[in-house]
Amino acid sequence: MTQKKLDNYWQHSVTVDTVVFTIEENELKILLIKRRNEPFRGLPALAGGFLQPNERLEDAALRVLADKAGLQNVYLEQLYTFDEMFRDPRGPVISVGYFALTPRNSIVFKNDKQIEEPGLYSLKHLPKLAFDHQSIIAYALKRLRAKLEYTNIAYSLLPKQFTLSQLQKTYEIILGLKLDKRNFLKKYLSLGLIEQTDKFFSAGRQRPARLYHFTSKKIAELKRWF
Amino acid sequence: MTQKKLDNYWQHSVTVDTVVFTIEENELKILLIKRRNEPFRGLPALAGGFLQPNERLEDAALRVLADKAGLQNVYLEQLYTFDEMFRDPRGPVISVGYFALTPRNSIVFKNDKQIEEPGLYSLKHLPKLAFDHQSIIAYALKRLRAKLEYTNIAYSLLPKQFTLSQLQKTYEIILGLKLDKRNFLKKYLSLGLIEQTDKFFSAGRQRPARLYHFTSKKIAELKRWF
DNA sequence: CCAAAAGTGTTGACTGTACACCCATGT
DNA sequence: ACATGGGTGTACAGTCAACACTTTTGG
Repeated sequence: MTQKKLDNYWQHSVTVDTVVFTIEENELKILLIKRRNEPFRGLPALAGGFLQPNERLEDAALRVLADKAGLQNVYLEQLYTFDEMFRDPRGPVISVGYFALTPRNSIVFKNDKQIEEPGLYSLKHLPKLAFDHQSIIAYALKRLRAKLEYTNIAYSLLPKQFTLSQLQKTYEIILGLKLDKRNFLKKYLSLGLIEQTDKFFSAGRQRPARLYHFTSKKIAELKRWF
Repeated sequence: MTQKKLDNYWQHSVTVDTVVFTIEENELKILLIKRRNEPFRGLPALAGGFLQPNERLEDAALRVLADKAGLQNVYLEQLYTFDEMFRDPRGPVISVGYFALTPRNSIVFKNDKQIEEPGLYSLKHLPKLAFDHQSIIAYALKRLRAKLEYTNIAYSLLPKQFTLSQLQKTYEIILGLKLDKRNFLKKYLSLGLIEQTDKFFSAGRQRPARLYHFTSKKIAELKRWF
C-alpha cells in the first residue's frame, strides 16, 4: 500500500433521491415530501436523504422509502447521477437518482410529530419543487415510459390480481394515449407474462371482469412493442 | 438556514471511471491503463480518477480522458453509479461510470515519464482487471449494443466520411452478428441519417466504394430496429 | 483475365393496426 | 329493460427477412 492518503482526500456529500410512482384515481402520481428544513423549507421534494457511511446506495434509497412512506418490497431502479445539485446553497452535493414503482395501497404515511408532510401529487399539476427535483422527475418519467414498453414492470404498479382493464389503463395513463382493447390483449397475452385465474371481479352493474395475474415476478426484458 | 451541519456531515470519495470504446483492426477494443499505484498496482484499469472539489462529474470524466489519452470531442454518456467499490481496499468509494466512443485515430497516447501504460485491449481477451471494472465494462457493452440499435451513435466511432461496408462492419463487430448487406442499407438509408457524397474510396484492386457522411451530428433517438 | 469487394430488387412471412358487435350483470 | 363496461375476430397494410448475380477496379 503505497497509496497516499492525498489521492483519496477530496470527499463529497452524496444524497439519494427517489421518484416514487404510483397510480391513484386514474392518474399517475409521485410521492413528495414537504421539507421541514432549509434550504427550500416548505417546498415539496423527492424522498431523499444523505448517504450514510458504509451504506450501499440502494440500501440508502430503501431506508428512506421505508422511513418516510412505510414502503416495503418496491421495485427500485437506479436512474442517473445528478450534479446539478451544485445549485444546492449548502455547496456541491452529488445526487444519485432512483425511481420506484408501487401499488397505491402499499404506501402508508406515518404521521409522527415531525412536520414533514408526505403526499401524492399528480404529475399534471406539480407545484414548484425543491432543488432541481423537477428535472429528476422528468428523467424518471421518460425512463418509466420507455421501460413500460419493453419490460413487464407494470407488474409493480398493480395488485396481485387485476383485470385487463386495469392493466390497460395503467399503460394508457402512463403513456398518455388510448389503446385498442383487442390489440392490447392480443399482444399482452402473446408475451406469456400473464394468465387468467378463475376469479372474477364485480364492480357495480356491469358484467364481472376476469382477474389475471403475472406468471413471473421477475422483471423480464422483452422486445419493444407499440 | 437552520440546516445543521450534521445532516451534511458524512462525506464520500467519488471516482469517475470511463469505458472508452473504439474499433481497431476489426475488433471492438477498450482503453485500459496499467495502474502504477496500489491497490491493484500493475493491473489494467479503466480511465478514471477522483472527482475534485467543485468539479462537475462530466468534466471530471473529460479531464481524465484528455490527460490519459489525449482525447477531445468524444461522445460521452453516463452509465451507472456503482458502489461495488466497497471492495476497494482503501474503503468505500462511489464510482460514477461513463462510456465514451471515439474513432481510433483520435486516441493519442502520451508517453510521459510516469509508468502508466495506456493501451487498447480487445474485448475478446481481457486480462484480469483492477477493482470491479470488469462489471462496469459488461454494463457498458450492454448499453452500447442497445443504443446502437435505436440511435445514431455509430457516428461517434467512424471518420467523417466512410463507406457502407465500414458502417455495416461497425454494427457487425459490436453486435457480434452478420448482417445482410441489402437489408442493412435499405433500413439505414430509410432513416435519413446518412447521405452519399460524390467521393469514392479505393482500397486495392476492388471496385472503389462510395463515401457517405452523417447528415446530422446530433444524436438522434430512433425507433428500434433489427 | 482474375480476384475481390461494391452495388442492386423481389418475394413471402410476419407483425401491427383498424374496426363493431354481442354479453353478463346490477339497478 | 337498460345502462355499463367485458369480451371477442378479421382483413388490410406495413415491415422484416431471405436470397444471388452483375459491376468495377487493380494487379
